[in-house]
This record gives sequence, structure tokens and C-alpha cells, in this order.
Amino acid sequence: MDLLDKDGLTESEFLKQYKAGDYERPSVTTDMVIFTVTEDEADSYRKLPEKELRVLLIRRGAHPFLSKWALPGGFVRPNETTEQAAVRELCEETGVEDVYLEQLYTFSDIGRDPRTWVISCSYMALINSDKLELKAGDDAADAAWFKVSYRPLREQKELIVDGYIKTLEYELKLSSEEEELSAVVARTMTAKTTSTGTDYEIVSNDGLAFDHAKIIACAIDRLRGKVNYTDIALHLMPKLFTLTELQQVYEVIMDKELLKAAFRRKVADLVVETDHYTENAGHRPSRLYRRNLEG
Amino acid sequence: MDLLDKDGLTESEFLKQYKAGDYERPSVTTDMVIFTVTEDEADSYRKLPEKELRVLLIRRGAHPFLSKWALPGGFVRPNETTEQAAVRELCEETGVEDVYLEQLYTFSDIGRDPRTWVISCSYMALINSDKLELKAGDDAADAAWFKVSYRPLREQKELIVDGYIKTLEYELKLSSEEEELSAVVARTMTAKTTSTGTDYEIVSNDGLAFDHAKIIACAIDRLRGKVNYTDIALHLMPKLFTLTELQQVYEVIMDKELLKAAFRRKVADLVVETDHYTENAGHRPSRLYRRNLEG
DNA sequence: AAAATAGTGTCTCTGAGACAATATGAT
DNA sequence: ATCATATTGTCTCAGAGACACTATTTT
Repeated sequence: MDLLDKDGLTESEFLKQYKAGDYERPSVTTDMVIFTVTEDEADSYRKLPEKELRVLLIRRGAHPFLSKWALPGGFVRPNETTEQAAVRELCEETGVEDVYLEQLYTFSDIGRDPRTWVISCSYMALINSDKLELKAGDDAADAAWFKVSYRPLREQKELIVDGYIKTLEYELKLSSEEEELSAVVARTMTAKTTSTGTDYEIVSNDGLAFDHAKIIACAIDRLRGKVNYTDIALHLMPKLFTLTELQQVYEVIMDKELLKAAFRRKVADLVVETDHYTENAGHRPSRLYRRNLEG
Repeated sequence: MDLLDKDGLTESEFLKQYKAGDYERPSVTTDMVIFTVTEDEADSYRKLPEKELRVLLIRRGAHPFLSKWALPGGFVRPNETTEQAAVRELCEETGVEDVYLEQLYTFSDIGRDPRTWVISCSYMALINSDKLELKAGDDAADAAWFKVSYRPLREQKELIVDGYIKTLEYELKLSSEEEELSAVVARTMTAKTTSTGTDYEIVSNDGLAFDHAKIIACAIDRLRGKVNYTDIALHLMPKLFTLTELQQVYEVIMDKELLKAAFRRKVADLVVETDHYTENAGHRPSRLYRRNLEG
């Protein structure tokens, strides 16, 4: 096809002479919300340990937000996609490849990075506890897994002309062995007869860098939403697991207790039973399952 | 807080002396998938007209992809968010403000724009047929609303080590009064014991610019997904509408016929009845409803 | 009366919630 | 025998699917 444009150029001629304009361009980064599930120390070895949802944060060693905790991430380089950048970051920080990865949201608020114009394309990754052990081999001394708590704090509904504004505030608490961070994030839904929109805002923030409280909140909301109608939670499980362990993972994600019988019916199609059982648990052994790839 | 970094600078000192590096940065654009629903000409005035899902495209007047059809969009400018850029583009192209807007996905494949490195943050907008009339006032002579058809074409499942690859091909057909475009887009799901990923690919493409077939496919998938568990479809309705009209909109989005009784039960909480009725329809009048803001 | 659509009734089946009962290995 | 968890059974209730019936206006 040799269509000519208004300057009489073919497409290949046009591309040859094309020069990128000198208007300002943003930096583009990826920020990764990397989740895993760990077990706390059990009170007694006969009792089951409780599961904890954890997210990886890195202490900043430079301005801005020096010594605050930030999501792992970095600049997207030429000749790589945002997803490739995310995979690269993930591998650098955790030494783990081949995990569940999902694009979350692209954040572009002006001033979100005090240095310069930075747009961040965020990703969520889920790592199972098998792989987590590999992580010991990374060099970032100032990386830590923070236990996640994300609970509704306040709900508010304000009527406006032709609609309403609903604000849901969540308290985000992140705790590692040494440190406790917290933030309050508000999800605002504006509903008018014509339009509707949802927006995250940081109400308060203690210890997190940039707008990362927002990004983490966004990731948890996504994870909670998807847990109920996909097999996403199975990516947090090791190769073999018991149904009770799986239920604990669902519970720690949803922050809500579930009924055993109903849960087992619900996940029945997501798993396949094996012939293996737990051993020496101090009580009746439990059948081990694996993920069913026939989702 | 006056923490000093390794150069002995405070945060504000650091920011004052900060100079953006001279590494390469991408251009960032927004692309808008703007949907609306229109009615075709009815065969007889006594029969109800059928609904059509339509998307706005603009014929390119310059290289690259000269004379192909593209989604409305443009560069994100400094001091605006991607969302603000989307609102601006939407208003420029359709003269419409205050509509449903949702971020879709950020596309960053290398080479997606043959000119230079361009990352696109895509948005979906839903416009109701009331507002559509305003659109006559826009200047883009080469803009047109294309009727959308998006149907499964082929399904393929390939077993690999530790998992499988499932490919779902869809045929995307876009037709305006004068022109018919078509493309085949494949959604590939790779499931392995550890990871899972979904990816869009353009298999064939006749008449669409850039990777816009992918973006449109992504938008339709999102719209179809959300129709069933949100009130998103109501943003395509005028202020007052009949339940049959609403059902037709659901049907044209899902490309599937629904049962009347079940449909009415399902949307009962999404709408509020009014005291108005249709008139002079050639048959029994129908009660008019409006959107229920108590989602 | 016929055409065309509007609106309602009801039977069945499935799936979630709730709770109870039984099973099994470790101590 | 007791502890602690594993696993299954079943009753109920709510919602979706399927189909049929009645209602109302215009021609």
C-alpha cells in the first residue's frame, strides 16, 4: 500500500524522516505488589499455625522518602514492555521467575513523585510459599515481608444533586518483625444519574513512600474481588496442600471466616485430590490436593 | 523530618538539586474506547427497533496507518493525569462531559507505534443515546460510529509440560454505513502449575490502525464481564427507559438472548419505576424506569 | 379480532449457608 | 480416653432457568 499523505510521502518515507517531537515525556515505572502467604509460629505443635498475607517492601536508601518503605519497582527501559520490566524487577528482588502476574492499574497523579513527572504502571504478583525460600538469596538487605491487614474503618454517604458520594475508608496496617506502618486509604464512589467513578485517596500515611499505600489498597481490593470467582488464590499455595490450608488462605485474604462444608464444595472443581496425606500432625492426617489445571 | 542521605542532603535540598536523568522516556498516550447503543431502522413502526452496540473510530489523516481507522486518543500532557487526558479527548471528540469512564489496560508492546516508543493507557467510556445527539456538533468529519460484532471463532487447547495453553480466537467486525472493518484477536491463556497469564494477540487485521483491535477486544471483554455483576449497562441508557430496552442492551452486549422473567428479577434492584409510560407504540404501553442510584 | 408487546406466575433445579454427625491419628 | 483436626451428610432457603399465562394498546 503506497498511500501518499498531504506532503506526498509514502508511509515508509514518512517513518524514515520522522523525528520525535521535543515535547516533554514522562518517566514510566512499574511498581510491584508481591503477595505471599506465610505461617506464624503455632502456640502448640498440635494446633495448626495461622496463615498471614504478606507483601514485600523495600526500605528506600535515597531521597525522596529516604528510609520510608516502598514497593519494589523501577523504570521501564526502551525495548521492553511494562510487563517485562515487572518480570525483571520481580526476579531481581526475589530471585523468582514464572509466577502469577497481573497488571493492576496505571497511576499518574501529578506530583506523585516529587522529583519529576512519573507514571507508574502497577502489577500484582502472587508467590507461593515453596518459592519463597529461594528469596533468602537476594542482596537487598533492606527488603522485608510485611504482614497485611486491610479493614474497613468508616463509611460515609453524602447526597448531592442527582446522586451521591460514598466514601469507604480502610485502614491499611503493615507489620514486619521490626516495624509497623499504617495508612488510611479512602475509596470514593461518585454516582450521578449520568456518570459513575471510583477513586482512591490517601487520607493518612505513616511510613510508606510515594502513593504506594494507594497501590497496595488497589491490589488487595483486586485480590479480594478475584478470589471469589477465579482460582487466583491457588497461586499462593505450594504444589501440595490440604483443603484446610487453602481455606485459611481464602480467609486471610478476605479477612473473614468461612464455613468448611460450603468452602469445600466451592473449591471442589479448582483442585484435584492426590494419594498423599499429611503426617505426624498430632491429629488425624489430611489429604493433600493439587491445583486443577482445568479451570 | 530532616534525614540526610549519603551526600548529606535533606530531602528538600535533594529535590532542589535534582535533575532528571537523560535516559530515554516513552511518549504516553490515552486511547478511548467509546461505546454507545443506537437503534436501527425498524421494519415496521409496530415492531420494536433492534439495538446496536457502537464504537467511535476516527479515520487517520496522516501517517502512519494513513486512512485506517483508529480509536480517539492523544498524548498525555504534563500536569494532567491519564484520566484527565481521557476526559479531554472525549470532550474534544464527542462534545460530551460527565460520562462513565474506566481505565482498561496499559499497552506497551514494543513497536506498537512504528514512529517511536509509545505506551498507551486505554480507557473505556459509555455514553447514553440522549447525549449522543450532541455529537453532531463535532468537527471531525472523519469520525464514525461503527456497529460492533465480537464473536468466538475458534477454540484451541494445547497441552504442554505441567499445564496447557488455551487459545480463544474472536472475530471482531466493525461496520459503519460506508465501511466494514474486521480483525481476528486471540486471547491466550497459559496455565502452568505455578503461573498463569492471559495475553491478547492480533491474528489478522483489516482496516484498524496500530494495535487498536486488541484494545477494542479488551474493552468488549471488560464490558461483557461487568454487565453481569454491576449496573454498568445503565450508563448506556437514557434517563427514562423501558425494561425491554434495558434487556435489549444487555442482549446486544452479551450477544445472547435472555429470558424476560429472569432478566426482570435480576435488574429489579438496579432500576426504579416511574409513573410514565411509552405512548403511541402500536401496542401495549410500557412503564418507564430510571436508574436506581442505590447500587 | 388480530398484532404486537408488556408484565406476572410458578415449577424446578442448583448452590450457598448453617449446623450436625462421624472419622482418624497422636498423645 | 482425650485432643485436635478431617471429612461427610443433610436441611433449608434464595436465586436462576424455563415456560406458560394474562394484560393492554393500536390497527
